[in-house]
Amino acid sequence: MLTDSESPMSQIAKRRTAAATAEADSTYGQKREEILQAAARVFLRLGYWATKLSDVASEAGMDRASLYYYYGSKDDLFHDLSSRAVIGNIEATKELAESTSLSASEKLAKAIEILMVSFEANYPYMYVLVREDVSRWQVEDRENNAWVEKVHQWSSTYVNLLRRIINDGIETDEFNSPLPSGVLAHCLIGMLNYSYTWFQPGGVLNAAEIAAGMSKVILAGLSPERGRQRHR
Amino acid sequence: MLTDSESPMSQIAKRRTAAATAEADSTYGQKREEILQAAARVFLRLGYWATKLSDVASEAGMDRASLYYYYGSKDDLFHDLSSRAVIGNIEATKELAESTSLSASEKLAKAIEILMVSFEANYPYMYVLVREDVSRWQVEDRENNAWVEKVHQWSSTYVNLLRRIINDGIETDEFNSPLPSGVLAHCLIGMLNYSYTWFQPGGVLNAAEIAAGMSKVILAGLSPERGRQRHR
DNA sequence: GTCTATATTTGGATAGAC
DNA sequence: GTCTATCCAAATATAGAC
Repeated sequence: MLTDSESPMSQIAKRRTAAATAEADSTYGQKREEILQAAARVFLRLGYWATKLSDVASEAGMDRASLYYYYGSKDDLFHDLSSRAVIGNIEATKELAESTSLSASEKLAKAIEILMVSFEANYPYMYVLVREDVSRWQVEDRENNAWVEKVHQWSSTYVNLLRRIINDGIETDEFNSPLPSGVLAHCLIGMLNYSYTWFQPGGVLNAAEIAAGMSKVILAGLSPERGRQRHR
Repeated sequence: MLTDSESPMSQIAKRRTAAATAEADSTYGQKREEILQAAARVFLRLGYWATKLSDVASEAGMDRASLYYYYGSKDDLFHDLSSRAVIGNIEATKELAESTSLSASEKLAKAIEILMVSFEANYPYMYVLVREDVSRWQVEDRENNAWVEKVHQWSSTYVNLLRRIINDGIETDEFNSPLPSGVLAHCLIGMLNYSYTWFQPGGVLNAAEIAAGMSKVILAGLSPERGRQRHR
């Protein structure tokens, strides 16, 4: 999937890298950004596999071939696009999980908010990645593909952060979960990630409001106040 | 995607339909079933787009070309496979939603159970469909493609059934939701559907146990017993 | 019924003119 | 910088021999 870095550079590749280094932030960068946003819209609508570069080109209002002056490949676009927001989310959630000043409930509510708000603020970048379930891709040239591995890392790192918050709450008897923390974490992530099928910025409710509602239901559901038995 | 039904039949197509009508349930049907199961495993592992017929062929232990004696196309396989379980679920959930003898809580818990258990019992057929998010496919030959439309129907029908159950509960003050019923329904569906990323039959917990845990959290979360404000 | 060999199509990527 | 005209690889589907 990735271009072999050892093969000799094609002409267009040379011109591309030349242009990139030459006018780092000028019109070239702007055009790249426009293309990236166009690509994001198409990827979100059709998904990675069904998206053809001709779709991206027409969305960006240019010829298919011209894309290659800005991006080296379909994957090049997709990688740029998908890593855009993820890293920030993981950092923020990690900080949260490690905090000692917040209760587990506060942490969980905040984690939910971070993700939903990020879906909104970085729309549709995060969704493009979430939708593809990339961590399951089986790539031929895996040697090149540090990228799939990276996505896999992101994914499991995030699950573990949520588990940690949940476990915190269970240990302090703040939560009473009928499910193992791993399963519960996956349930939450499903609820959040699957919002790519229905959430759009600018709707009746914004991301923060939706996140608040989700948190209310989940936290009330995990509250030990009523005598439900703990997970064995 | 679908073979144009008006184009003249190819040789292999004639032989296929002949074999199908001739020995309806004999070895031919068995072989078709074997192939279908093999395909299901591969589709689940790789997803529709990344799955090549050569993958299916080797999983089924036969040559790629031989598949065409049993199935006319990749889509043919996929359609058969994905519609297998869905219809039953919708019927069961519809019956549930229309029931007058059950409380909204009982309905919701049962609906969750129906879906999870179906994921398990029909594994991996349901997941294959869920994973693809087919309702978003944009197909060229849409005139032919009653199928995509059908999937879209299934999806929205199911959402509406869940909404109906939730609304029932809100009206009778059995539920107190901080979110509109539509959003809440999507949250539940996300939690359930996304289980294709982590649930496997034969694990520590079975589907019914997981469903029970989910229901506990959700129902406790929606319970009006503690004074939380209703959705405005 | 199965497989070899091949036709066909699609879509990513390039060269090179302008 | 952009586009026309290709090239090329991959993968679906078919013909036809056995």
